[in-house]
Amino acid sequence: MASGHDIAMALRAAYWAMHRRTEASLRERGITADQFVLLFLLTEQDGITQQELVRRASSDANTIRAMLVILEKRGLVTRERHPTDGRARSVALTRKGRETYEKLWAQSEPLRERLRTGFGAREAQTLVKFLARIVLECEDNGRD
Amino acid sequence: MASGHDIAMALRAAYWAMHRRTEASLRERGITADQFVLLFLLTEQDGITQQELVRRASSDANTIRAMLVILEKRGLVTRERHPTDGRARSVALTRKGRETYEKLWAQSEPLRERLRTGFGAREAQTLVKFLARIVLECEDNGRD
DNA sequence: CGAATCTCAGGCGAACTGATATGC
DNA sequence: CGCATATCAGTTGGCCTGAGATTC
Repeated sequence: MASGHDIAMALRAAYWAMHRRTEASLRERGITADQFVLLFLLTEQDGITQQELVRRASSDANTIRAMLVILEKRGLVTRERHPTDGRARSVALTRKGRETYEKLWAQSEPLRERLRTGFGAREAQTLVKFLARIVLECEDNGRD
Repeated sequence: MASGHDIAMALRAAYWAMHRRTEASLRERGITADQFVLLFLLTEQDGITQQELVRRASSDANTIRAMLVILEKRGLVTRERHPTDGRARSVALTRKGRETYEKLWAQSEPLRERLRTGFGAREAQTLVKFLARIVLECEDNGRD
């Protein structure tokens, strides 16, 4: 019988196993798994604000900014002032950023392949649904 | 349709949501979620070696050592030489460590309760099984 | 000898707190 | 004004590499 604690430990183990694997597959290009997530989010929607990246990456403003500064120094992203909102920054991939992303994506394909084939189509959907439920349960929709 | 990438992103979001929630519930006692995991593992089996903790916590020797040094300084654990293997350290909870652990456990009960009630018994079991499968898929049982 | 366990030095990405500037 | 977005300064815990000591 699986308790809340079992779920927590299993989730922790799974996340770190995946994280290490991802880092290993990206390491040679000097990009971390988390930076890769940012690059991915930018391929989904370019010219997004930092704040929006914070939300989509499940992170916080300071962390995202620091990461973007690193990526900017490497010439992978640009951070221009938002055209209509002077407070915001509009983040976009550079050409180099997009190329790097595509190489990284290809490099990490074997891992995604493993995850995909490890689960049937229905299982994968169930898993993603369950994980989303965990997010809901852990967010501040109630107390403690 | 859930791709390998969807699983990865969902896993990431779920882990961090849970991690933040856990940290929040333990913060007032100055113990982190990862330190709590170590304390838990020690309640499961006392007098365990550091190496064994490394395995069970899905971490590495340097990290575990550093964490144990912190816990030792706070008087929560002891690290004695292993009786039969001079290389190893035998780690155990102190009385204070056990008491602290129990308070932390109680403090984080609402979160486990949420996780438990968020899933039916069968669902919880399926989830844990799926997560374990991810660990298998990500470990070095093949290459990249 | 090689292998396992732990220790030490050091670096780093990421998460966090708290304060501040600026524009909505 | 309050609120949102971003910035800056600084701290921290955890992960990692690489080296070395000790013991099996």
